[in-house]
Amino acid sequence: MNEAAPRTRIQKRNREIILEAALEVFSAEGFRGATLDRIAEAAGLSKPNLLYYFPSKEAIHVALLAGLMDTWLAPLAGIDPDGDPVEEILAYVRLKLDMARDYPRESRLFAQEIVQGAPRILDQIEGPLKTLVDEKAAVIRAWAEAGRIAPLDPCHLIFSIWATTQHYADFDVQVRGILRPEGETHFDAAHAFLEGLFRRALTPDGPAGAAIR
Amino acid sequence: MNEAAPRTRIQKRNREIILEAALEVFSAEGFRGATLDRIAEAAGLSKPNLLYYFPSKEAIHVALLAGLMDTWLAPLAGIDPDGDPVEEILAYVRLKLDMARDYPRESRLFAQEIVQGAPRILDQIEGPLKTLVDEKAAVIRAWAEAGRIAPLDPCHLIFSIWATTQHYADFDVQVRGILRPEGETHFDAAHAFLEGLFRRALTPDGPAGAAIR
DNA sequence: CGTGATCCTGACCAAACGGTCAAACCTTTT
DNA sequence: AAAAGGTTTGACCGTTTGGTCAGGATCACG
Repeated sequence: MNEAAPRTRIQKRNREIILEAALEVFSAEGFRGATLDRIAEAAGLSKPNLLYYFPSKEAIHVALLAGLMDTWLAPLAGIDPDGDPVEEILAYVRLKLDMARDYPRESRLFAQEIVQGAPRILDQIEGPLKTLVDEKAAVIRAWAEAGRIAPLDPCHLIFSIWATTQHYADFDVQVRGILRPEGETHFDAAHAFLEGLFRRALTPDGPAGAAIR
Repeated sequence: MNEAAPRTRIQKRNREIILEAALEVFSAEGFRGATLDRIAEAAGLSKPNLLYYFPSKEAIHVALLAGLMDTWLAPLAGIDPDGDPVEEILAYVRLKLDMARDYPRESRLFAQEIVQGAPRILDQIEGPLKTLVDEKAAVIRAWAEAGRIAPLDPCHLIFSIWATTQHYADFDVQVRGILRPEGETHFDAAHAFLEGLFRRALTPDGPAGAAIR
């Protein structure tokens, strides 16, 4: 089985079915907690059939992570150096929170991988991810030095955005447990809160002595 | 084996050794990823001996989580309604970040449990944790309504503090991967950053038209 | 110092697990 | 329509895993 390129439409379809099922199971149970039997069941395929399309359990996991990385990084890549600094960063926050709401399984998959030391994607982190963060951090640093946003460390700012947004996906159970019986609207509240938090933190102080209302 | 009360000093000592080893292994590999053999090895005891002190693998996990919950909640409980609002919250942030630095295994243990749906501590979350959060949220809400801090949703503020601080423990690998080759000082930088972030976000606006420098 | 309670271990077990394989089945191509 | 290539499966295998057990070692105490 050539893993890289599907040759028939059955291959393409079943690959996708398997990855979807694997995402469901891996994100909920972790790599070790997930079993081929449960993935096969979720995919509606037999276990040997799974292993016809992927050489091993680990290969499925790696394929999932690799396929997701780009999608996951896209919002950060979208920060525009020529845009309005505060609005660009707030737009990023909004997009990242939308992803936590719309793709919680992907978020949890990454979270578990990284908590356990990222054994399968460490190179991706130290490679493409670091490169992208370095690039965008430079943009933010320039904004800060120009006084267009408050002087905050860009890397830690990015971390804080990741942390606060992904929290709503990764710690969903805790959030719901504490907010209950507040309904399904807590993502709206989170949007409003994070917008307020980061807008206040980012907006530069006026020139010394200036009146601010 | 009476699980609740150690009757001899050997019992007490070995219980602690086992829990320490279990923390090491569970936090690194997750519940399903950890094996009794690895815990036994880390504890320097035989596997049957482990099961002499705890009736099952799950019992060890539960004992760990239960024993940690109080410690984990202590900093939040320490927020003083009579203190200076901004300083009280900033002190909480500092304490929480210290815990992420000094007790990363505990943080990762909780993180993994909650990511997977908190199957073993859901009642603790919806019970004592929710109660405590509700109590402190009320304090913060009162501060906000009195105009002593900026008007931010207290629950989401607490979430954002948890998220940003625990991020440095739970996603340590990612943080190091991106900050590299920055040395071991990144917790100092994180302290400074979070202090700046939350101070800016929390400090109330001056009265309309007032000069702020 | 001996005796009962506590502590520890090697050998073992059943279930679950990831993975294999030959053979059957289905699709596409000629 | 039949060969060729792609797909699916039941049965099976070796290993790992959580857990048991009978018996031996060690400790506390009268």
